[in-house]
Amino acid sequence: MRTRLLASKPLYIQLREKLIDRIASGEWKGGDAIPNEIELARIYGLSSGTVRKALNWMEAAKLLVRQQGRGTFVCDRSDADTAELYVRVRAPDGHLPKLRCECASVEVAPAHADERAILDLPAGAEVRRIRQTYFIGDTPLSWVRSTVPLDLFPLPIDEAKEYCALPQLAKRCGVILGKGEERLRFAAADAEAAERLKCTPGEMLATYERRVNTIDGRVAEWKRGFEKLPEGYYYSVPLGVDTQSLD
Amino acid sequence: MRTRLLASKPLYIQLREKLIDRIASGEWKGGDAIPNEIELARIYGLSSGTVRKALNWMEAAKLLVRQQGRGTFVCDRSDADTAELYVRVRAPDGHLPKLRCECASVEVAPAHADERAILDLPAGAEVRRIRQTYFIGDTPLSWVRSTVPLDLFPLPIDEAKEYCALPQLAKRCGVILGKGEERLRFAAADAEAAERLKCTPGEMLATYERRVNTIDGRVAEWKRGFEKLPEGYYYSVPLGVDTQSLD
DNA sequence: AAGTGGTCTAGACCACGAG
DNA sequence: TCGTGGTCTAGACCACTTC
Repeated sequence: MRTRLLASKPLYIQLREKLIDRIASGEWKGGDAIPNEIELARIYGLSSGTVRKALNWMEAAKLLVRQQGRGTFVCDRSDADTAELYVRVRAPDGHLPKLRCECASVEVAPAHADERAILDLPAGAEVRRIRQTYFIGDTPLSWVRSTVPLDLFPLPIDEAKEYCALPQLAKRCGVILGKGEERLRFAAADAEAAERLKCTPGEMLATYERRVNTIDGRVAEWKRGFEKLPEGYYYSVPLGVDTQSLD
Repeated sequence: MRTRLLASKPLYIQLREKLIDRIASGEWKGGDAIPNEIELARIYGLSSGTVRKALNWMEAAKLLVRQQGRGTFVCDRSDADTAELYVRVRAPDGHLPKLRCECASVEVAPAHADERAILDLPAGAEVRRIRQTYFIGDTPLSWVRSTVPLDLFPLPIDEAKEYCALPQLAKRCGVILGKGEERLRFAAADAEAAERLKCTPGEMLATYERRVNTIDGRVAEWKRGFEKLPEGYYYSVPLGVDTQSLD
């Protein structure tokens, strides 16, 4: 009967966008149980099959966890499991190292041409630029410059300094992160990197350029810098297709 | 009616395993159209919903491509699109570079203790060990040692020399590759690597250790070696969850 | 026992591609 | 026009968790 596909998008996509909004807005927080399938179907006037399709997608996207017999729960998008997806450095034991961050500078300014191109921003858009050093304990790990669109993360500068890790910042600002890419290579440290990372200028370090998108396809962050891995640390790079997470 | 879940596995998993077998065995080759949903449902005595669930999983796993109005087609698991998933090196233009391989040695032998542990093999199992150099044009890129379980890839040594890239070898032997992990770091070149890669011993190079599983969870390859990226080349590391491939 | 998600069915109808 | 996959429905029944 009711097949008003006139809104052009499939109903299961419209539904998941509504549910994502309810998570992004903070109405549903990490750990909360959401209404069951039948209830959601009644609320939104859909069949349970359509609801299920939306929920399964959100589970694969790590926005929800479903447990037979218990219910459907919202994932905390700033916990270690999520952060792990956006930081590839691993300690010798295979775990994500505990990182500490020192913010060297924060500024808000109109985006440069390169920033507008990479972040896909219109002329006149503003960005926030942060320079920061990450530490493992007291050992400097990396020295990076990060640029984010101000409209996605509209925080006062003082508060922005507090959020060094992107997943935390995104949670604070109601942004859901999606896919990203990190381009990793080796290069000689420049003078500034050498000073920050306590090494000699010209020493070969890892260097990366990273872009992370929001779940709806905007570019949320452009970050680049040098990284000096401690002995035994490595980058964990996934290969192939992860078919475990798809049933 | 017919709910013999007694075989313990859900029907859609049983079905996809049967379909994967028909691809792995070579019955269905890359580019072939497979029977449509309704036909598969009739053949296997299932509802079309169950068939669809199996096919959608296989599409997400990049075993099939489905096109509305045309049909369902088998992916070539040795083409560039697939190889891209198992090699992270990219040329400055963002594309997978064309690699050439020279095989330095091949041997078949009982697995050492470390190989049995990593490849998850029983005592007495045999492996094939290959040492090879990869080139981009005439420039040496990497020097690696690879170990594979012989029972997965039972080729005579002469033929084994011909298959340097894992996706090609897997296709030849009816093995479907799944997920893997590459551990990447920097280290000083040892004497052998320096000779093969035409650099000085002690020079800092990338070094990696890579494991790739089959789609049903066996370990298909353990590979490790040194890599010297040409200027402008980089490693492309995926971040976050790819939600594009899930509808 | 009650409530949840997981599996499976048997359809209807729509959108797309090819002849 | 026909055949394909894509969307959506309205159930039945099973497996698991909790009380």
